[in-house]
Amino acid sequence: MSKETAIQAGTKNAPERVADPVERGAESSIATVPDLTRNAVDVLPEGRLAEQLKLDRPLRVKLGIDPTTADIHLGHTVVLGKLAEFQAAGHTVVLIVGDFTARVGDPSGRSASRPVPTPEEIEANATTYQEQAYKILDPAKTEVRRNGEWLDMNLADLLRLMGTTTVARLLERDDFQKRMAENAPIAGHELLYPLMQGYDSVAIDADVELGGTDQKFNLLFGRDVQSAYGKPPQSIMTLPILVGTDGVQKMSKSLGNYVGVTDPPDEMFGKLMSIPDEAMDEYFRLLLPQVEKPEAEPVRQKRFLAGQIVDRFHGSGKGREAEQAFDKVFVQHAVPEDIPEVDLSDYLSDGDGEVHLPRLIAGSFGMSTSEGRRLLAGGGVKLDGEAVDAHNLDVPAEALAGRVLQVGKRRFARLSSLD
RNA sequence: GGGGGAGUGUCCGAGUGGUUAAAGGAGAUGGGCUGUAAACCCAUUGGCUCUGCCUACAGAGGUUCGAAUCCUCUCUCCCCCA
Repeated sequence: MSKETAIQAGTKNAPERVADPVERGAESSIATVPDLTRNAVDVLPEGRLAEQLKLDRPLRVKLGIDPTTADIHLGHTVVLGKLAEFQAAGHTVVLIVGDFTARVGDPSGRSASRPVPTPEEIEANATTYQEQAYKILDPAKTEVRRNGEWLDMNLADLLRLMGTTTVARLLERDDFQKRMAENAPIAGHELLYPLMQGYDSVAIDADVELGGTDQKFNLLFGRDVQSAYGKPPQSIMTLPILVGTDGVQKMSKSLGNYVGVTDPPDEMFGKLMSIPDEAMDEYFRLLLPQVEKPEAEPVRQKRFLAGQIVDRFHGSGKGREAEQAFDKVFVQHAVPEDIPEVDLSDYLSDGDGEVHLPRLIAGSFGMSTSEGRRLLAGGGVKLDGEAVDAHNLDVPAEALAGRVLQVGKRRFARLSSLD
């Protein structure tokens, strides 16, 4: 989306935003305060949000996202879900796509500067990100803006922005304190991050800004920036950071412990089944606020959780299907329905009509032949469910044609028949 | 501008001339057990045409029979002083 269309989209939506709360009436807005703060960790300053909700106008509720990765995962949906609640209460969500802030990289929770994505990556990510966010948000009540619109400023404007604070204030944040203690580098431009994010709030007249608990500093900092520009400071709300499927670290793509909202149903179900029992309560509370955790044995509860979440992102009934597919593979140890087919002829050694198994495994599952060899030696490779004898690395193609090659519990490939 | 310190495999981290593809740990993967949970046990964890070969300790040269370990230059990072 270009700058122009982004602005138009916002303008076009304006009448709907205004109409909603008028119909709802002031009392209902006040009544929604406890709901809106549910699961929140910090709602600051104390009592400010309640006052704002009495204003009887749609609040402009901001969320900034940096398109540094393409996919939204369940961790992001905690905050997005909260935004959706604001929308349901008649407020406007302003989604800031941080095409400019992505060039800096949010220092929050980072022990090192992060690599800067290329403009092309940022652009591609921004597009998919927005699409995926609409799985949760109501597009009609969402205003999407790129912060490059206003952050691509001249030096005079930047100097004014920087003059609104002090270096000491910028260094106060925990992340920087830690890095300094560890003698880790802090890049100069990282200092600017909170200023840039704060200026976003100035530019879009934010009333409320949401974020994860790791965003607390940035969110509060935005209030000061707004004040410096003569705007009423926003209130802030932080929400818990969802733990990843390992149950230990926060969910993140780079840690590989995430469940993407666009993950196929079977995969989503499987990943959710692998979370530790201790993480279940949190998953129920943060991801399915409207659903009761059933009284049952842990496996049942987890199956229910996984099914509900699949339903939420793929449509009602998909959770049940995913559960059936799951049972088929992991309980009945059957071969799943859709598995990739591998063309055996690609692996025929010249002349003798034999196939070098390590190479076949490597090619079929994207690993090195050495790794394939090791798996073979470790008894992790099966053909039609039977463990493969590791002594014969070269096997006649006829012995493989049409059979199902399996590595571990969950990687399958169907071998083509010979023509 | 001056002085000091550091760059080792996915990550952390030993190793200061000779069985070092590189201790140990984490993570990951495979096997056992199981609820694709946890815990626990075992194995593997650079690549390959694999009883061997190749490539590796920031990069490039050099010394040596032999270097991650010594020397030179380069790059990157951190700290202190100014």
